[in-house]
Amino acid sequence: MNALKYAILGLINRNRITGYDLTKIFNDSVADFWSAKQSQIYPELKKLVDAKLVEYEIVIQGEVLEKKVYSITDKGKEELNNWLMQDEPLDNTIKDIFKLRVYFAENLPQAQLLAKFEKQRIKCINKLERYTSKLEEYQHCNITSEDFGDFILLKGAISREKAYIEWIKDCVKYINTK
Amino acid sequence: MNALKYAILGLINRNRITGYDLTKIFNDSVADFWSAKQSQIYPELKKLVDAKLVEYEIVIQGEVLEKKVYSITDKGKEELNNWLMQDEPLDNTIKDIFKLRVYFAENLPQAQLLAKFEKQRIKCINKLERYTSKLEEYQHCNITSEDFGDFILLKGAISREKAYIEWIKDCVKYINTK
DNA sequence: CAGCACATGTAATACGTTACATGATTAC
DNA sequence: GTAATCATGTAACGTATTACATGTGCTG
Repeated sequence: MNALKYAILGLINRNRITGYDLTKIFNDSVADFWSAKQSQIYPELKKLVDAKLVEYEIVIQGEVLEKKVYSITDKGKEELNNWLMQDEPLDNTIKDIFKLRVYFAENLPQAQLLAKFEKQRIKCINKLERYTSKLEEYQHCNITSEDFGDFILLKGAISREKAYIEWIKDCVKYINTK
Repeated sequence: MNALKYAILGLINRNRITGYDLTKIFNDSVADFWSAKQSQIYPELKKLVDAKLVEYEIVIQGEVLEKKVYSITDKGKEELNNWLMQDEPLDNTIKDIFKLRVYFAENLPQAQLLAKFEKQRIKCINKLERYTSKLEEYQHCNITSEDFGDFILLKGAISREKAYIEWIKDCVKYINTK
């Protein structure tokens, strides 16, 4: 399947870009639904070049620093579009270490369990706040704008986070009414 | 970190169990928030035995078939409890292949994009229905009951699935009103 | 007696993280 | 001139999936 390959291909398709900048994107804007480290990105770029899906131009930064600016080839565009249209079964496991812990923490003292949920709630609220403040930048987006993808994905993240917070509230309620 | 280690330890702590039955649990009841294949489970069980966190008794099934029934040791209980109390930063990437695709599918023909969302919506609704019908079994749970963990985790899955479906509706709306 | 579920393992490969390694450029 | 950022790569290790490999027990 190799999703990373297509994630990189998709990003290069948007704009000519270096490996370094790809790395930043995987840590920043795209990080909510995909991520990758440098040590995965550089080898994957090499594979993409070998497969002639992307090509690069060496650009001199300053006096001597060589950077490779990647761009997509026609073959790359074709393969990206094929992948975009593919359909897949839903992933039925979304690993969540907090959920794993509370699953086993059932017979913990009630106060400790509540404290655990409260800590998690705070974290989620902070995350939600970061998302909502980021959303303000996208207020006037529409489908043709370049940022439509970013916009709806941010919406998705907010929706998910809110649901998680509601779930935590529910859990606390269940624990308390016992 | 080795979450699998503690997932297995936690399950063995609940009940004496074989590797085979652990495998089933990771594919069934626990699958929504954690999973593992047989090929991870058996080696992990061996490590747990070596670390004296679990021990096993050989039980004869039928005439000759030997099965290993694992149970947790005191040392195992201690290590499990330590782990349960540990705190961790939120995982900021929840990989989602559908989201990755729609992120790049922005400049796809509108009809195809809508079809993609509709397909996903159907899948999510089916999943949600499986969850809700499963929930009926747990209607009268309370914190002391053995199934409290299963109950709240199922609640979490339902909450997440509903949010996802709402998000899809939102996206469709945004695409259409453009 | 056939087919499915029970039962336990290993091998090869793929995917992901942490750490190592090096050097240039820019902004203060 | 020094610290942060830009820039590219590799090595070692940890985690996860697919496939291989084998045999017993139970139900119809």
